Amino acid sequence: MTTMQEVAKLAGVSKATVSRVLSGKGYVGKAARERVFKAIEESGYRPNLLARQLATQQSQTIGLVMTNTLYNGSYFSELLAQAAHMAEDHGRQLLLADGKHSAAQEREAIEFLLDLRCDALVIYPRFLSADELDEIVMSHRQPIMVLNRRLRKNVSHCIFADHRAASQAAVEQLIRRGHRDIAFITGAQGSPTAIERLSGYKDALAKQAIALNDALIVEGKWTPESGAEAVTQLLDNGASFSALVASNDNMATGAIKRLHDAGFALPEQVSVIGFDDIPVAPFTVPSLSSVKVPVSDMVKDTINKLLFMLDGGAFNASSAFTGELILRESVANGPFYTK
Amino acid sequence: MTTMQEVAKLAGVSKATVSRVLSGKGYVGKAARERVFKAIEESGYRPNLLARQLATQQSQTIGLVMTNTLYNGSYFSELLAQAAHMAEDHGRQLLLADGKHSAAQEREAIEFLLDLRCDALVIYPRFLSADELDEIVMSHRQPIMVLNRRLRKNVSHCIFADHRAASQAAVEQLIRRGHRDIAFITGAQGSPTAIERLSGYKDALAKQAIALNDALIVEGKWTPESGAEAVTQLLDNGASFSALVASNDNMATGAIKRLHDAGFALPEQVSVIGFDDIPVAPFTVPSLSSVKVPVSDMVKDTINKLLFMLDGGAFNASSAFTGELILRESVANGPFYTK
DNA sequence: TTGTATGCGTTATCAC
DNA sequence: GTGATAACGCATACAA
Repeated sequence: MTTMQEVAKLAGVSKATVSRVLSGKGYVGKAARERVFKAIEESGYRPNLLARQLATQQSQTIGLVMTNTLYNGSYFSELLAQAAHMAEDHGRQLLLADGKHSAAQEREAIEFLLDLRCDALVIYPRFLSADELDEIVMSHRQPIMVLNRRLRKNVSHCIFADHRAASQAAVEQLIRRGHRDIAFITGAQGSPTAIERLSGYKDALAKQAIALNDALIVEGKWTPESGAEAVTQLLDNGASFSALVASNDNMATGAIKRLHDAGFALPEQVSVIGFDDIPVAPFTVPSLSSVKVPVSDMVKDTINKLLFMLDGGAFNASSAFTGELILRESVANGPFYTK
Repeated sequence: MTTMQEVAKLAGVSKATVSRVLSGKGYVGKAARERVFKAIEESGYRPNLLARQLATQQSQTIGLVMTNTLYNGSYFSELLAQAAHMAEDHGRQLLLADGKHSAAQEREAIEFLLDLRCDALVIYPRFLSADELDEIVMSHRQPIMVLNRRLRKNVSHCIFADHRAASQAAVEQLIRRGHRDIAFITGAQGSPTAIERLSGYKDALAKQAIALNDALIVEGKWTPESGAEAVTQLLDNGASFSALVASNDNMATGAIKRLHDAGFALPEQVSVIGFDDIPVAPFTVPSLSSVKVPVSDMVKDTINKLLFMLDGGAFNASSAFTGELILRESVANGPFYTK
């Protein structure tokens, strides 16, 4: 690789001058500038970003940590696309690191990006606890924002959706329509989001004084297959229900398929609500209602905060986003989107 | 940030010794080693990867360039997850850069990763031509693999699916079943993959001596909405067809919805084939047949080649992958997967 | 076994 | 305007 030194020699100037024409800072004569450009052209010179970042102490880079188990589906696509757009708009590059399958590996990914001296970090955690994340946020000088997790200490460094409230609202919607026997398919075990959505379900029942029936709650794994399997389990157990809430649209899709195959009329006999609002749903399962998490807006807000912090700003409050309840089969409710 | 120098002072040794215990290379006494570890612990030292990479001239990093317009859907998820897994298995980090929306920006993203001194690159091109890519592959010492594009000169540096052959096979399948009037929805304009799939369609018709009817070909944009719109257009034009091939499953999904709403019985009145095999399809549109591109295997092969090259190996031949034709509504064909 | 010195490719602070 | 030269933080050949 041709270096700045070689370009300098070729142009008959010093490294310093080459550096000046490249950065545009400092005075440099026209003659010299042109010779440098010519030398760069001829040599096919490319700056070494490692050296530059080492010298300048900044990388113009934003890191994103996310577990590859979350790579599936439109949720991730939307998040990543939005993050990339934001970075692009501000002349920065987005660096993605894989959080893999454990808290230790998630921490490694974070440290990797930090060791690479990213200017700022976005963490979409899957394994690390709020306390561990709090500790990480505090022990680093780089601005760090945590997505989809409620921090205890650094409340201004996180942006999360209130999955619990959204879930509760969805279930209450069903109750208001007269449903009493509402089945629930949870997300994968250990997922904080899964826990929150289940809690919202329980909240709604409790609030409306409907007894909790454990036989109506069955565990899923976020996939369509597991959704179908969950319905099979419910039916095998002889459970009876007029409504079903699945913790995401993929599972809801699988569940609807199984219900349909079992001879149920949808949504007349069973109302189904999911979460995420996947793009194909309106075309494939029109009977499915869905609670959408405004992930794009969350990411936008997240990165804006980071950029603001990089400029020396500071925040005091955190934001909570609530999903927009989308009811396709009838009149849609007014979106209750909180920020 | 605490540096290696400070750790050295804390441990009462020289930088070199600290470096040795960290890298595990070279001799170092037990006493010194322990003091260094203690110093690292106490100071919370973290190595500066920029400095390390600059010194060692290698980053243990694999770059991936992809346009964010491709971020949507399961195809990208699968690709990225597989790439991340591969990188993980070989102790390397995957760095993703956004190719954005033009050839110039795609080139910028590539140069960014190169300037960052990634050890190797995977490019999933969207805008750059085969010739431009050939030139890029040749003018850099880092091993570069191009996915989903047929290079002319560096045939051993690309892995692609034969979209054209797969498309042709799918259409021939329909013809064999007696279909003569086969409608086709293309992908977004300018997409090489879209062009290939359309060519395969034409190939099949030509081979079976069926006249090409332009009224049966309508342009889509890869989305479910555009698929539905395409069907509307076909129906409005009074086109009559017993089979429909959409250039991806998303469009097929939208198309099926529209056909269903228009009163067609599926798949009895209209057989529909798509591409990609999206995960929810078997649950939502069981009447849809699909041609799957084995993107996971392609990525695996791609990265394996890169790793081999990093070890000084060389290849002479390129690989072509053909999608596996999945026919869900009846007996599945044997997979014809070529490598 | 350990320390010294030099290089990696930039940027930036000085003099000139 | 321009050119030495000192950082930046680490690795490593060579001495000791």
